[in-house]
Amino acid sequence: MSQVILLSPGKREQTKAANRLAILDAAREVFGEIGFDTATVRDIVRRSGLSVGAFYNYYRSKEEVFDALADDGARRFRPILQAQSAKATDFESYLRAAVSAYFNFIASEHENWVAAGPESEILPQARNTPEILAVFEEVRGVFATIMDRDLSAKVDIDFLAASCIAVAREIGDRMVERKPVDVTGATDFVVRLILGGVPNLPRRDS
Amino acid sequence: MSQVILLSPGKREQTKAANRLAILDAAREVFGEIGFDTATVRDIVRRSGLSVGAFYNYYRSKEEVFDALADDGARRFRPILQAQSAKATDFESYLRAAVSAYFNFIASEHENWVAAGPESEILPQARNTPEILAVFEEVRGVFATIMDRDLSAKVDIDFLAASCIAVAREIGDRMVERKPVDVTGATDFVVRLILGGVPNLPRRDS
Amino acid sequence: MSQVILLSPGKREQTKAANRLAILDAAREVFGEIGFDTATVRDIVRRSGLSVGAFYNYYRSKEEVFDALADDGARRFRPILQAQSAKATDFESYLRAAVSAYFNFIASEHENWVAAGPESEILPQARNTPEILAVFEEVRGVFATIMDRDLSAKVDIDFLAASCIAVAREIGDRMVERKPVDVTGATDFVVRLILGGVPNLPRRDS
Amino acid sequence: MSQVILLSPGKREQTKAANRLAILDAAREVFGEIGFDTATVRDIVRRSGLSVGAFYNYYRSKEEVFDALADDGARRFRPILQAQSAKATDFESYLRAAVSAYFNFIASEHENWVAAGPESEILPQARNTPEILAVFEEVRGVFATIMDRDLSAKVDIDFLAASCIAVAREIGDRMVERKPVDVTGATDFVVRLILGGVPNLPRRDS
DNA sequence: AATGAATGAGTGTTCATTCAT
DNA sequence: CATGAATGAACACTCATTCAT
Repeated sequence: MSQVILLSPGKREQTKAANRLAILDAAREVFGEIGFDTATVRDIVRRSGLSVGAFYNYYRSKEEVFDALADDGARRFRPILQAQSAKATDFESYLRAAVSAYFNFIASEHENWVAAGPESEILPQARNTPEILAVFEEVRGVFATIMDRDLSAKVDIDFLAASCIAVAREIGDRMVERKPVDVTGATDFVVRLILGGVPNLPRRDS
Repeated sequence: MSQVILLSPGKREQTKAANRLAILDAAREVFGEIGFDTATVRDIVRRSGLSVGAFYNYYRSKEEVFDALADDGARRFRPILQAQSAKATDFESYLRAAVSAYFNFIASEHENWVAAGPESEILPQARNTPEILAVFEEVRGVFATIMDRDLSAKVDIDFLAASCIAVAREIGDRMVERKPVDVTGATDFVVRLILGGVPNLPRRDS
Repeated sequence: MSQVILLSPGKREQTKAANRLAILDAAREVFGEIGFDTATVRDIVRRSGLSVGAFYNYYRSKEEVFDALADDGARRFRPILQAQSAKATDFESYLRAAVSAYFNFIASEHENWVAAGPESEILPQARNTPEILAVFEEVRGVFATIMDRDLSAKVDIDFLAASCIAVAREIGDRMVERKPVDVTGATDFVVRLILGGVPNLPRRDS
Repeated sequence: MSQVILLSPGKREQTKAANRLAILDAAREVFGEIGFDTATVRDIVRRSGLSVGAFYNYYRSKEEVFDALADDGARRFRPILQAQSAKATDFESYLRAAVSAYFNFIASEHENWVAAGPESEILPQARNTPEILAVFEEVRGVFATIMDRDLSAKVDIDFLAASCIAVAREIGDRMVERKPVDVTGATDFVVRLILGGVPNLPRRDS
């Protein structure tokens, strides 16, 4: 008893792309849920629905998927960030544009993660998804450039950029955990804190 | 024929304490460099100069060393933080006291890490040493309490506390990488940023 | 361009079955020679000619192989025993049928063991192969039932059943060591001893 | 602070003997409870109240204690068996004397084991205590001699001796598990079974 | 290309034995 | 001799990667 499977050529390319995506999606979920180190290739393979062999047809190692994920995330976020930033003229608008773009990005990305399942207690490292990390680098670069132009060497640009990233990252993480996700409010909080400190923060009620 | 047994009580206990410390130090370094998951017991053992068996004489598992590390760090930092915070009367002095205490703590701790060796390229997760993490929790609690009293429910306490931690963490990390380590300057930067935002930041000369 | 995949279903399955058997055989030999506790997975693996990983592809633990062995042995012996016993009408024929079935079983099984190798000095525990143990339980149950019916509560059924098993076990072990293996003679010895004691034993010539 | 311990010379020899015994006792219990393979030197040491080092002062390995245990048991049982057997004149009295001696021996030995604790579910191998094994060899030899004299070469001496040992061993094990332990009854059962088979067995009631 | 069984280096951990005190 | 910490070979088991089918 033998089995014959015929694959039309067009279908073939389609399958290849689909498999690549399936692996990437599965990896994103798994890494997000249990972290890169804990995750095994079998975990990814199992979730992707493919075979172990297929995995290695597309990626040479676990690390390579990790990197691909970072590239992928960065690739999608970069144009968004640049589009937003292009419109900005001064530091405040740059800041607001970047933070807003970042928050919108992670808000939409977050929905993918949630599909993970109910047990996804979201470990600490869960948010160090490679794409997120890549995004940070991107944002850091843009921030440094902008601040360097506007504020010149008068303030500690490196510290300031780092602080902005840190705050955005932290508030971003918390934002997506709150229901409903309030991108505008979070953006406002970050921008006001950076620009004017505690006294400048939005007040609730009178 | 009679027998005389002399037990010099100091020597043995001394070695034991030294070994405990050696394991803790080795673990701190290894965890710091390559992360808890990636680190193997053999890595720790190799660096400590002891044997695998010795490791298990002192700690029952890799997790137990991790916990010991966290406990240790928290135990040493907590009193420092509390002492500093006790003197503070308003939000600013609380903030400055806490940040200063934290920066002084990690500055002195940092010297231990540097012993790591030349290959210590210091990976991103390098600073997620358990003790640091524990310290963050401590600081977060203190911050929340203070801000709740001073600023009441008018601002988003959760976001603000998280932002303070994030900034302190980030700047702390960068501070110890700069030579010479400038605790006062870093503290000033953080406090001013939180209290008054970018316009309030210290300027370098005119 | 189209693709043809031929899956010859037999070959793979064949190898898998052969490997399962190889592990079982190796385990039977190793357990038989040095006992379950002393035997290591590597011992089994080494003898089976497979790799450690392959072992765990087929069985989840050393215990699982042990159980599989017991199940296997019991599964093969149970129908033989039952077939033989079904024909019996009184105690003597029951006894003879069971002992004969058991002796025939271990006589044929014994050939598998001999393949072990020259160093197989056959330690005392050598015959406590799980399947043998399982068989004993089976036989014990059958014996108890039969004796309870025929002899009612007049004799100590528990002691008697245990004695029968013990004798059959012991004589069975010795029988397979003698060349040539004499199943009929051994069966006769056991049945006569149980039914009539020493005076009833078969005499060698005058 | 230092400590001085004075040991009088007489005491010394006493201690040595006591330690040897303590190790032997502890080992007997531990082997009886969890088996030779599972038992660790530390288990024995812990129960003996001595130190690991002391253990190796008296015995060179775990195996050596095991052997010493066998020697010890055999040494204590041999004179008992010989005394009993010396009085016997024919096969029956020999048999009865030996079985009775053996049953009395294990009955008294059993009390030591029971002290083990409540969790001592008594594993299968628990009865393969080395001394028991050694005793079997002793008994086997005596039996062979006796039977050879009385029954000459007419019956299969080897099979018969083995059967007697097997029955005595099995019934002995079961005897000590029953409460109250009935040495006379068990002896009677074995002797009657061997001498006259099932029809010769003691009947309960009418 | 797809498959999934095979591989074996590597992991955390145990434990018989040694040896400085 | 007693002590108990030190040692490291060995164990059961995992998993990234390979390769015959």
